[in-house]
Amino acid sequence: MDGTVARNEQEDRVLLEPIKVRSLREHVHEELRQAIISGRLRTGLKLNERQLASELGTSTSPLKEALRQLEAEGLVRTEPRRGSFVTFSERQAEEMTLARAALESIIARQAAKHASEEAFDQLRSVIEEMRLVVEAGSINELIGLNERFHDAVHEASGCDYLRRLQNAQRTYNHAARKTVLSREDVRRASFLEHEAIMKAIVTRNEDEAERLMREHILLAGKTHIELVF
Amino acid sequence: MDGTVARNEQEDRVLLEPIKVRSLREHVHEELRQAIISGRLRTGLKLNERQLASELGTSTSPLKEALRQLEAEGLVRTEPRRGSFVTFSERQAEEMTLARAALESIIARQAAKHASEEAFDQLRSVIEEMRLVVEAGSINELIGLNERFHDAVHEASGCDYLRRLQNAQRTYNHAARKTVLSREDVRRASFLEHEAIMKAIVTRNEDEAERLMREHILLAGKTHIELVF
DNA sequence: TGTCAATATCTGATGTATCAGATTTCAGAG
DNA sequence: CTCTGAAATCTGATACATCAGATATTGACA
Repeated sequence: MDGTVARNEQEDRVLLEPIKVRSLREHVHEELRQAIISGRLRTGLKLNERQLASELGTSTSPLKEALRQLEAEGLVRTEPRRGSFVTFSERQAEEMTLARAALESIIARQAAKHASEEAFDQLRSVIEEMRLVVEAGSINELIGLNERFHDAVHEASGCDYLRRLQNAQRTYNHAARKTVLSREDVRRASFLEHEAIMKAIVTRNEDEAERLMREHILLAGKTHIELVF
Repeated sequence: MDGTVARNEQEDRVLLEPIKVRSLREHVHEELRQAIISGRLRTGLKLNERQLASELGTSTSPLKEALRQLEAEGLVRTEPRRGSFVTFSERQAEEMTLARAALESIIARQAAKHASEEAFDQLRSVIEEMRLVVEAGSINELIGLNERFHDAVHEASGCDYLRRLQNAQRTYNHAARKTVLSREDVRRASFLEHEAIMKAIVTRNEDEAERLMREHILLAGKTHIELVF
């Protein structure tokens, strides 16, 4: 009996995504993050809580919580009794790339070390999809696959905490991908890099997986910064 | 005229530390972080906002903001309309070490690459103090020097964003140091590692600085987890 | 006895009032 | 004209009230 129930639950998971409530705070957080990374809110700008709250149509409570998250993510600096200020610059974008390279490459190593066969299959199948889309698909599809690939590596690594650290950068990564993958030569090169990373992981070559992932991220970061700044 | 004013302001900075106000929120944040890392608040525990607020003698507002920070740091998981839960385990401690190793080693590389001569002097002088204290000083002094060393590396790297990411882990690092440095053999070995890192940085040997820092952190992390869990 | 639904209650989410530190303004003394 | 300091004002910090979703309880019905 128990087995059946568990089975059913698992099958439901495939059909029904767990309901996720997005609180007002999360929306505010996302909105501000986007605005900072895209440059709508310039570095150094003072964020007036009341003004922002009224612009976004909320009260200051969710806004303050969102500011604390941004602060922990390093996009905002807060001085008590003085206010919060936007902190984002070319320099910081560079450092975000370094951080991402450092973390993703460690995650890739863990994936090569610990991943299950099912996780390997996931990786392989994403790469196969990519192979097709890189030739004939839209850029948005490719961006989606790109994110699925990195998610699959994360999943394979089993590193929940590291994943969460990475997640803080998700918006920036997304913005970077969008810019970088707009170039055809980058799309092709990027695919080959992904493929090589996948191969290193499924052959459990930890050193290689780490090294390739790191180079992949650093290269993408460099390209992005060149294109944007 | 302008020049003179700027000059004066800069000189003031040397004499007077800027006053830092610690808001209630920061106290709450620090308190909760400490409690989670030390194990007083167990993994999985549901954090009742009102109860915690009244225990700490505050209202729920600063508490909620502190929870958002902890969430971004990965010590707390929040499900909308359900509540916040403590997330900290041996597995997570391991991953925190991995993250720290990844970030600190990148910072060490940047330090070797970019640091000024003054920054080198700072590093050398900390190491010289350590050399004395490791033989004849108290453990607390050594912990202090340890932190000053890593701060000096951070300072030398010029990586503000990466520093801030690291800072989120500061409390955990402190706790780990306290445990690890309680052993004499570790104190001696650790000093030699620090010295080697310093030498790699001041000779601008980037690869070596990165590698040594990484090994240093991973070793310390392993020791800590063995001693605690 | 087990199921289900109505209800009570708990608790996070949000809004708003108020407090207090920081900044700005401006008048008066030197 | 410059400097000082008091008052006005701005704005972040905090407390508290209220709303609404989630959970627990209970009692009726099959």
